[in-house]
Amino acid sequence: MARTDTKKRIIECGVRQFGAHGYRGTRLRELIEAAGVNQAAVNYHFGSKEGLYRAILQGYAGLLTKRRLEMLDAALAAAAANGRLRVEDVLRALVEPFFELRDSPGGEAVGRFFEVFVAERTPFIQTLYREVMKPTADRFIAALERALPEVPRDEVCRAYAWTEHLTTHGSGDVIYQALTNSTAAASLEAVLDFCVGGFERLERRYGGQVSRN
Amino acid sequence: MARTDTKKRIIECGVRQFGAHGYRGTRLRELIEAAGVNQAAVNYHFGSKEGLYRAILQGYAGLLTKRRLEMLDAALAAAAANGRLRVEDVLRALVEPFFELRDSPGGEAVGRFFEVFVAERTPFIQTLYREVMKPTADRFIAALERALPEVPRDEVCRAYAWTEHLTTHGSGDVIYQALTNSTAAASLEAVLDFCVGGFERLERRYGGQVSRN
DNA sequence: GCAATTTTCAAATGATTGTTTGAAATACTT
DNA sequence: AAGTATTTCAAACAATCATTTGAAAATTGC
Repeated sequence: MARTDTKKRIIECGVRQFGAHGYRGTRLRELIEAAGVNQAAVNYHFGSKEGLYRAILQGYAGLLTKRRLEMLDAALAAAAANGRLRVEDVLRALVEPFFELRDSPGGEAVGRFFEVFVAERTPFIQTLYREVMKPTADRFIAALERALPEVPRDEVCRAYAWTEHLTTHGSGDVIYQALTNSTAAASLEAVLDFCVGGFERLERRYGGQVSRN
Repeated sequence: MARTDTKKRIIECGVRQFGAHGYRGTRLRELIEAAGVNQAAVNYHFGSKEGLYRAILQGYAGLLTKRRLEMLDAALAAAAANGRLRVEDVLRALVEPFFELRDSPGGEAVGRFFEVFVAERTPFIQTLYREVMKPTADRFIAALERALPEVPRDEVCRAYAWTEHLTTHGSGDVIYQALTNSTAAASLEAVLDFCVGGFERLERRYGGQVSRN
């Protein structure tokens, strides 16, 4: 092993490059130059560009989903102990870990990586989402269905998708940037508030009582 | 003029291709083959790939923003006549025209085109949004600020961006598709409800009374 | 310290991309 | 109908991209 940190350097630069330009827009040559490694290093260590992307996603998604499920289980346990399950607690378990990750040292680039990840459309990314993210999403959907028994499953799925989307999507999108000339990230409370509000309306529409906090 | 519909055919196939694969992912060769025109036709009629994309966006965005501003002006006029401006009316003026367009004959592809448009990240798309969409967005922001005088401008911008995003983004995103194996588009009411709910929470947070309908 | 394995390196490969070219065909003008 | 302008066409161009190659270097195991 000439240098033990080659893989790590590729991953670190990969997060930044994929987060800045997306999967398709990322040029391996640029990534390689930024990382200061050889042309062939990516293919040697990760097999292919897809392999590198998969490795990066799996790594950080692991951290994210672990924390998310911890918080979800805590919310479910609390609900089992003292009454009903609040939508806000479920949503917080979804949203907060992302902000924890993003606000941790070096997490900004990771945040942007996820941001761009959920905006991609290639079949490869689609497959990857199903593999890596969907199992956790399914658990959240189940919890939300329990909290909102009167709301049709499809509506719950949609509102969940929007919440996860707005969470990870942050403020990197074309619209907010164009309006404010800012890339400032949204706050945890802003996202949570907006989405809880959305779920409240859903609940109201289908006749359930609102789970206010 | 050998064939008067060459431009039209290119545009029609362009909407579909860009909507399916995004700007970067669209291969001019594929587009050309689908349209049944010659290799050089795109560059001859539109100058470049960017020129084609710009032409398509400008065309459909024109239809969209015209209708949006009509509805916004109607809401403002109604508010001037009979009291206060309701957030829901402003948001409806933003959301409904998109659904009108998408549900019109051949509009499905246009909907997907916009969907992918707002998810793109290249500087070119960023510029295009500023040119084509931002003037209208600014008018909506101004109206929302008037309806929500106690909410900081930045929060209004963010909530607006989320609303426009969820509207155009529809259900094409990775998350919803993975959860439901469906590409079924969200309904107007679902989007509007969710976003009005989000704005309600915003209003409540900053101490304003809620503009319920 | 020697052999085997792993990692690095510079260069080349093969495929794909948007775009250009110059001639042929078609439409328009008078 | 002749001449001009416009549009189409097949082919090639030039640039970019991920990936492969095979030898050199470094590390590890014994």
